[in-house]
Amino acid sequence: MLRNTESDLLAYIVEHGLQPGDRLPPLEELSAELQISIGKLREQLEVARTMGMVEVKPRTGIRVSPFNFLPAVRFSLLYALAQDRKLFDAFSELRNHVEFAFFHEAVSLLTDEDCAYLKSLIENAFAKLDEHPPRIPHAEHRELHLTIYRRLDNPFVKGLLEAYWDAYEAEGLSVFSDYDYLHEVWTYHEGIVNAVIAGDVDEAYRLLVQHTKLLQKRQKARAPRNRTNGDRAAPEIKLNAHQRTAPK
Amino acid sequence: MLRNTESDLLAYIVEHGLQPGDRLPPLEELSAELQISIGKLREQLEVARTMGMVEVKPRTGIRVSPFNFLPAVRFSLLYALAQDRKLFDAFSELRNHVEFAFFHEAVSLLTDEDCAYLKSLIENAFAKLDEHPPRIPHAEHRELHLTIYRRLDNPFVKGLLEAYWDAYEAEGLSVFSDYDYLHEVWTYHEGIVNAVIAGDVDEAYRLLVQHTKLLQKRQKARAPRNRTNGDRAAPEIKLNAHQRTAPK
DNA sequence: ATCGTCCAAATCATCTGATGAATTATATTG
DNA sequence: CAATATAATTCATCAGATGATTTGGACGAT
Repeated sequence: MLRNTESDLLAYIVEHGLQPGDRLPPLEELSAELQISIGKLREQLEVARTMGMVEVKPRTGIRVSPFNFLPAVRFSLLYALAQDRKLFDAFSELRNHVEFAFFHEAVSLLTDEDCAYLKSLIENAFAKLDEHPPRIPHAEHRELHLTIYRRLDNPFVKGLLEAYWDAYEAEGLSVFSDYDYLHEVWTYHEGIVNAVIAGDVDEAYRLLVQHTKLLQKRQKARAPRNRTNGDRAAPEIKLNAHQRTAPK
Repeated sequence: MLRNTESDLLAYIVEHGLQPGDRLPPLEELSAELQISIGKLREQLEVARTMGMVEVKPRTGIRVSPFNFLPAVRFSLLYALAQDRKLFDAFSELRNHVEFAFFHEAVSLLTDEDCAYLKSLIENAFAKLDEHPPRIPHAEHRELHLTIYRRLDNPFVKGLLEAYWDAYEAEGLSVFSDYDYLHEVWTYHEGIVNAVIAGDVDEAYRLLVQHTKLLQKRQKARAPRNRTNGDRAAPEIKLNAHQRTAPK
């Protein structure tokens, strides 16, 4: 199975049936057992670590991690975006379709606690928007979406959805926004959650699709941004007429 | 952007704006320029190579590859399957939804040559099935599906779809089958392609969904298989009554 | 001139050994 | 008993030497 990867290290894990939490022998021992130098072993170790397959610390050694699709997707995605920003839209499109496709199943698995949590996120978000100056409820936005899909038993779907938000943040999209847009988005969120709680999943789905179109429209409209490497702008909301005339 | 990855090597590529085909300096030079040892550099190089971001050969050196989502997905997926076969169904579900979601767009981009190619695949497939003994048209199966999505300008979607087939083969699912099932599948394929050519994308979509259900049913029915590492069975079709009574 | 063969140079590939840093376990001391 | 100091384990990084591969060029034969 893993012959493809040519990784003696991963082959060792698989063939020994090591489970998450299990420890591997020290590198020196592994080197002797697998008949390859520590240097080569460390090359493979770096791959396994980058992919989130093992956790490695001095003294503690090398530990097998639970499977997670996210690191592989994120690594590839962030590199892709660094090379070509336009690819964000391509990934975004994939993510939207995946959200749509798994929405019904995901919602059907939500617990009462999940719903209560969703409601609290909405409250917090509106609270942030109503501050002076308003703050962007980005953490709540990410959390809301991921919470809806939390109970899905599909690591691949979850990995893709999580990677989207990491890319979103890496692109700096969580930083700039305008009040009207944010308010509208969160009104949709409120509607989605209310429909979910009311058991009207179809209505929730309808609102999800509409709210996604809102985002798509906005992303097409946004000017190509040019941020150099060290440039970390502080979060900021561009105020507009609506916010200024109704500040309270 | 790539600060996350902590890879000086990839940071070098990005910051120097290297494009696919461009060469990196030799490791010794890079080591001096980036102020890290060759050993550490090689650890990062192994990651970049595993992810398909660079191609590296003696004398030729290190070359930047065009972006490809497949290696990252495949690597993570194959490791996941080696740990837990049941995850194949999870990925399969994702792949099916992705195929559905992008079907209309993909079909709308197909050229006349693509359609002709699809028709030839179907001919070849039925020819293989009609041989004595029949052969499994697995290559045609893979090619048919991927061809439909070939014109999509979304590397992430394509990476996921391609990874599915690599996993399919790694799982050995391309090896065993029965004649009736294969014949039914290819009858669906024929219907899909004919509908596409006739311009009836909705009908094609309907058939695609139905044909996918066929596969799902079969995968649920299949007994958990136990194949050890070196076990490579030759392709084989289990003949059944239909095939035996109508061998010609 | 064109082709093929052989040789040399460039570059990656791998190993070994030495030293440093981080973390955890253990011992010590007030 | 708690806080601190010490030690042991393991990873982290580096440097250097040697081998393997691939490529490009020299050179001769046809």
